[in-house]
Amino acid sequence: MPRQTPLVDQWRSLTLRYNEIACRLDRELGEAHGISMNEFETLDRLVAHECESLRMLDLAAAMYLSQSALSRTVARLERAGLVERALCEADRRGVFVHITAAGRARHGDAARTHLAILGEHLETAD
Amino acid sequence: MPRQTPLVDQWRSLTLRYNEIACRLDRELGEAHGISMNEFETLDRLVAHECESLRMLDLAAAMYLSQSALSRTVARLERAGLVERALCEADRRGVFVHITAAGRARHGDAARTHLAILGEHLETAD
DNA sequence: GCGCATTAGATGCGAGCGCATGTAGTTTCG
DNA sequence: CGAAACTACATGCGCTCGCATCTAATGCGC
Repeated sequence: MPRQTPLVDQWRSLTLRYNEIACRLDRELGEAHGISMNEFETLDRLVAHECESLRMLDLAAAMYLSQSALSRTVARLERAGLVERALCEADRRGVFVHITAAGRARHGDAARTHLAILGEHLETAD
Repeated sequence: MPRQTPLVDQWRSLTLRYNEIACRLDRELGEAHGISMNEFETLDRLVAHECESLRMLDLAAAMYLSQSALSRTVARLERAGLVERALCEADRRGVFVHITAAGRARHGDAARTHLAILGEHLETAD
């Protein structure tokens, strides 16, 4: 059966690669640090930005996560004491999310696991 | 802030690419053909194999989908009349899944949408 | 043949997601 | 100013998923 569909092969390869990594990240971050992949990514964005300008929408845009999913993710992180919500005084609809000391610590630990897994799967290719 | 983490960039890029495509596939296959991305992938595997040797486990292995998820996916496809389950007589625990005429037709239509979307996002790169 | 471990698939359960909607705060315009 | 349109986030709902478990059919040792 001749392949006239390199596109499909490319897509399946992408899917496989993504799922393998995402699945391992989710499992190992969960087991070792008690947070999901999306929760880690959220913390990661917060740590990177540092300046407390991060509102929910900014986070959602950076993460390919729906606004509702992000809202719940932040709620879980808050319940775990890893982030705090703060009302934005300038626009009181807005909510600043900022990471706590515990959150920063958790992120630091998890980041090692995260990087290790990426290293195994992506190799330092190119 | 210097990037000492090309791995993370690579991973984010992979995630973004995967999610954009997967999300579009799921949405447009759903709107235009009434099937989800996973349902299409299942049909696609069935069409490709043709010979009716496809048991559930083979499907699951080829698709990075858990056994339970596949079981339900096949159940949905069967409910929609797109596939049929047939008991394997040699090993009566096994279930052969085989595609119906309607399933083949639906797959044919959906495959055009599928390929078009892949083409837009992946480009005929390389 | 008869039990016990194993295997294929189905299913109960809890979790996260996206969509649609709800709620509160803000802007726009008559 | 006041009503209507809009915005930021929260939440109800239905869906799919993975995990653990259940059921039924083999296979293996005796």
